[in-house]
Amino acid sequence: HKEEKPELDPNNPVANWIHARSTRKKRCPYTKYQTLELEKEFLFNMYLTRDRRYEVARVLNLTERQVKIWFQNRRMKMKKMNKEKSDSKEQ
Amino acid sequence: VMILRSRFLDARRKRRNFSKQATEVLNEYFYSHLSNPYPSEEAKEELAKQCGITVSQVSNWFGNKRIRYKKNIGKFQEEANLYAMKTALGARQ
DNA sequence: GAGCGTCGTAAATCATAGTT
DNA sequence: TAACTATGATTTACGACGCT
Repeated sequence: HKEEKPELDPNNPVANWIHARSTRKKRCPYTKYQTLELEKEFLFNMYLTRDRRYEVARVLNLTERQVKIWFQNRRMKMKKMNKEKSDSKEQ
Repeated sequence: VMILRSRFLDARRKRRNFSKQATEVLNEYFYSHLSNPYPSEEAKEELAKQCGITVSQVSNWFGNKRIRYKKNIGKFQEEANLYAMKTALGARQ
């Protein structure tokens, strides 16, 4: 038996939707504790100082990069929530 | 206790499936732009209006559709043919 | 010019609606 | 009505690009 999977090529549109990095880290859901602590920190201030980032990362056993990105995503989430709130208010 | 509470507050997720007509409109766009199914912000707004849903919901729908289509093209073949035919017939008149 | 910002997205996962 | 599946929403992780 040979291959069967690929099915790519000529008329496979998916091939053109570039994106997708092979070196990307697999998504790893954070624990309840980690999320709760991150939320508390976010409540304290939406933007991290370098020192706070280091501390939060150390305490929660995450990398500084993960903490940085979590805050970026959290700010986007807040923005989206605010938008929904104002959109529903008008009409 | 905290854990149960946070789970409880997760009552945000109240979902309803989109109407048949809305799904129809979204699928028509998706399959007629199969080589680049990434609607612009303006296109999303137009689709949202036609479907009676929000722009965010349109984005979610396309995100889900792209990944699920890519993950199993075979499963969507029939649907793809259906919309391709529909588009072809529509273009004739 | 290293570094953090937003924006749009992929992919995995979650929660539940819908089906068998 | 208990599984099981489909589907809409949310959560991690980046690339692209901006600003300072």
